[in-house]
Amino acid sequence: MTSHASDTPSYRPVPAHVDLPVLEREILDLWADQGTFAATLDTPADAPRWTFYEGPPTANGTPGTHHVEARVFKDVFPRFKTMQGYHVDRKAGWDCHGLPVEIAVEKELGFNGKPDIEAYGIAEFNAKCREAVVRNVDLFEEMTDRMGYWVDMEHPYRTMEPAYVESVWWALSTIFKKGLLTEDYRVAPYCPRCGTTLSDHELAQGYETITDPSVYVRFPLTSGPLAGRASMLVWTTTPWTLVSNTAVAVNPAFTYVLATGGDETLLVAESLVEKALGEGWTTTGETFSGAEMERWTYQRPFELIEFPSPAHFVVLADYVTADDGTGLVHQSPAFGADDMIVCKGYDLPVVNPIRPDGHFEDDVPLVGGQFFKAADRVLADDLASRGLMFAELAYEHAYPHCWRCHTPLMYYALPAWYIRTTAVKDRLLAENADTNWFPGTIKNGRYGDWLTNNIDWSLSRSRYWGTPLPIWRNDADPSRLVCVESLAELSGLTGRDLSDLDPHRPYIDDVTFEIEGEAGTYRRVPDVIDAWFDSGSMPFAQWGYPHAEGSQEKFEQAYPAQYIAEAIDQTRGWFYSLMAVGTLVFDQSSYENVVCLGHILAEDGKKMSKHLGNILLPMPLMDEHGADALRWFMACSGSPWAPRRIGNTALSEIVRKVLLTYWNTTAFHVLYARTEGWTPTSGSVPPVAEREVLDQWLLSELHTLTRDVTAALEQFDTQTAGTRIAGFVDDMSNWYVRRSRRRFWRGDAAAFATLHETLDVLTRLMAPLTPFIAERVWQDVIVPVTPDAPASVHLATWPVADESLIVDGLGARVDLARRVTELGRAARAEAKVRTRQPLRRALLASASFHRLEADLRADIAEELNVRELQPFGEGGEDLVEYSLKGNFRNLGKRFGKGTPAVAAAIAAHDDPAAVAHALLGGTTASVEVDGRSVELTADDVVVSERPREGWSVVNDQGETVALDLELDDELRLAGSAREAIRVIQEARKSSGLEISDRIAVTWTADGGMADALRTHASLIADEVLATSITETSDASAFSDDELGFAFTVTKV
RNA sequence: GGGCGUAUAGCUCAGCUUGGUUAGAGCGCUUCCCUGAUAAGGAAGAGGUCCGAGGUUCAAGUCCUCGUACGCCCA
Repeated sequence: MTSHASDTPSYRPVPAHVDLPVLEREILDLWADQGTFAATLDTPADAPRWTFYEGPPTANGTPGTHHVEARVFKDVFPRFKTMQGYHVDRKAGWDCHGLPVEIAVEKELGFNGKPDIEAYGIAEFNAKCREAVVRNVDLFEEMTDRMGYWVDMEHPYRTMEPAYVESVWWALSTIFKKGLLTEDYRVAPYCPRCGTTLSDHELAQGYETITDPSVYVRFPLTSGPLAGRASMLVWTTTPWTLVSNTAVAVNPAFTYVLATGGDETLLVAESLVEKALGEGWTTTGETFSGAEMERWTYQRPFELIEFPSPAHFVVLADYVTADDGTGLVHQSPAFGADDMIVCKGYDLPVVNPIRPDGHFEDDVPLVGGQFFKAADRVLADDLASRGLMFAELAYEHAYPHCWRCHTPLMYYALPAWYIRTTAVKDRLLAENADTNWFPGTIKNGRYGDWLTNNIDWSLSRSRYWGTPLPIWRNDADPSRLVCVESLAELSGLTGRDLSDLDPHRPYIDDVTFEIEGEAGTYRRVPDVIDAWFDSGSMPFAQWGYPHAEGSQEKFEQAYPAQYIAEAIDQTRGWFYSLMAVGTLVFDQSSYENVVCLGHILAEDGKKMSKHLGNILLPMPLMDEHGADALRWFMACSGSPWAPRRIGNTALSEIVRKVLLTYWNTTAFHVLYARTEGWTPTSGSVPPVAEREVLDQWLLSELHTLTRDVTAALEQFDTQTAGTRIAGFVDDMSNWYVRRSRRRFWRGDAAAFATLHETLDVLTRLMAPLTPFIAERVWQDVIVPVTPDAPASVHLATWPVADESLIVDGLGARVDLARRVTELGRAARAEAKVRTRQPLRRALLASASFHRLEADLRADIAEELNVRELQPFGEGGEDLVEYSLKGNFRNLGKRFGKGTPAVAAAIAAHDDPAAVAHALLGGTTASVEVDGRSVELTADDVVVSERPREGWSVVNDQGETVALDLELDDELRLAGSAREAIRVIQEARKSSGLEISDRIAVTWTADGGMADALRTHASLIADEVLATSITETSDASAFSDDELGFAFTVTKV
């Protein structure tokens, strides 16, 4: 601005109005130009490390607003820790493998299952998958960049890279060597459309509520005491499994009773008679224990398939409950895990009439070729037509579906590879005990329960696009297995250099080898693995550990992580797979602190979905409100642990209340500092102890804020941090600056210094949460006037609270002054006297008056525009009435049960004035309670003072303010002068004058206003920066009819 | 069926850990006020069976028990 700006430091101009999204784009350019992110990683060699792991998203979809949520938390704490002096690496990652990718590609190609893929060619199909997973990487990168998430996207880890796959192989081989990677034939949830089993955590995501037929079927007994005269009543919600009915299980400990409804007799568990049979049935008195019924034979419901060995008799099983059904449970071992265990115990055959694609074998009568679920209807009808159906009801329940394609799952017996996580369950529980969960309830609740009920990890997938299971099996002796840990090892086994081989299918499938001295050829088992194992391996696989050069060192520096964060749906997903893989491979979990976020909902409180049309996309939100506002919402609005609704209203409120208030304070400071030529080094700065009370207050609050925000962030509590910062910004703007404006106009060095110091600390405290606006302020307010200032706020050090500046009780006194001011304003409003009219005096409660130092009383007087502030009871006895109330918090401690009696005695005291005077004077008083005298101190009693006639009074919670409304001519003239000042100032503003421009004023007025202008001419001139103020007869440029006042303003 | 969570103003949410008299804030609405930083701020009005029922206590939105509704997770 000035000619010597280059050699004199000065603040950069800060415009009063700001377009935050534009500001943010400029800051992004600044960071790019200055390489700021890279600079934050350029820490001293001995800097302590703070490790964060990025949970990889899959980039085959487009980024949504919910992605912003986790990314905010992944950014805030690394920035915070960086400012605290830690080295915080942040390597981006992309999750590339898995069924979701395959499903999406299948959909694109119009495929409908595995045969289509195989016809198309695995190589071609996988090439499509590889393409799909990077398709939207640029959209993710754009969003990540725009929101200010600093993560290294130039060197991301990708789970499909050969080096990554090799790391995963190494982990699997390690687990294999421990004997924890095994093949087993088990019943598992299976998606017939995808042709694969699902892991438990996938299963968890796919429950849908559907209505199934719930059938009660008669199974006529053919041996035992009831042969030929009774039927067992068997309940199932999966009629399709009745085709392969193999046995009926009963609980040996239950009692089963015969019940008759007239023409037939049925056998059910005693406790379920009414529930299963309904009205009109009577028990015959004949009972059997479950144990007695073992091996009774019955007529199976369908004779559609052959059984290779005897079956169809009663078996015993402890798991049978009396919660539902009849207490007699149909068994079909191919389709139920419990059934499999029970039937194996009886050497029953495992008969499976359903193909892996979910359809009945074509040669099965009645239902041949039908999809398993679709067969329910036909089978139920057939049972009814043959008189076997006792009842059929619609049964609504949560049934597992494939979480991607929504096909109902079958429980299906298949060979599969498992990791025996149950063998390390105790270690997992111990590791979890040492993990900090935020919120804490997850640790022992949702996650702890899940670990406690841990079952083996179903690892293999009969699919195409995934990390191939690196197990080769000898085709002559299937018990001989080799689990390979790297391409190098494979090269050794085959005698060929395979180091450049794409380790994916189908290429890896073609690799076979023989081992000298053994018959047969080793061929890879065809499965790929659960993609969750990939992402759970990222702590080491991101570095290609242990094969890649330098990976061991990198890994050792960065394991375990101090911090990870994702949404709550990852509890059984990534949070589990990370902990499980770490514990299996290194006997140590890979993270210490985990933040678990609630989901983001649309403004209507529902999940965002295309279907509902309530999607809010992140880029438009940031273009409209700015990334800082969106970040603030995610971190600070409501509880991050709970589901939250996001919307434009919430974001614009953040902009107005927090960001712009902060910005305007900055603009105010810079405007006047520049006008006065003030900078922190331009003159001597008075020590804090010599500054005004309000300065001391602001700094005391600032350092309290620093202490609290630091403590909150150490606990990953962004909500508390945000609440405190927002409260401080409000205090700073709407009390400190509001009260101190005149000092800034006058160029008061103490005020400038106080606000500068405050903005410096506050800006650093806000930097992790709102990195853009904080950077702008840093560049404008700190960098230009601070020698050797860090080039970015994100390179600055985190503030440390100066406890010596925290003044005990000062905050409470200022709060009192503000409350008194508010009461005074209410009193004015009630009396309909506008604030510009000065009043002679205001009275306030004596206790309050004496608590406030002179500075604060002056603030109150000025805010209320009164000449004097006085306590009640001093000089104006007859003005005041007193009332007394017990202070229960104190009395309760002293008197316990006697509290109400004492309080009542206090309230009923016949001379409250005497008590009040005694207590306010620092002595004690006493009341009579049940004939005994009770001594009271000031802390035991709340004294209210209430003035009598002729005053405007408002009181609230023990505080009282009264205004003397009587006006004289002097006060009236002063009031008019102040009106004149206001309208002239408005005229200055609307004329576009700079705040420091000098003006000449000419005026015309009548009556009292003219008197006021004459009497207070110099005061008015001073306030409006007028060099002359002249009465004329025809001033008319501006006029105010109500005031009877017209004037001109000319810049001089 | 089990576990966890939530329930406070029309809406969004604090307050509950550590019980205390008259339960707060923001948004929205109405009427005023203040303002040479402000898209800000203040006052007043309207708006509450603090989900319900018991219990503990001198005193319960807060602690305990049981229940209801909703949500999530699991079976």
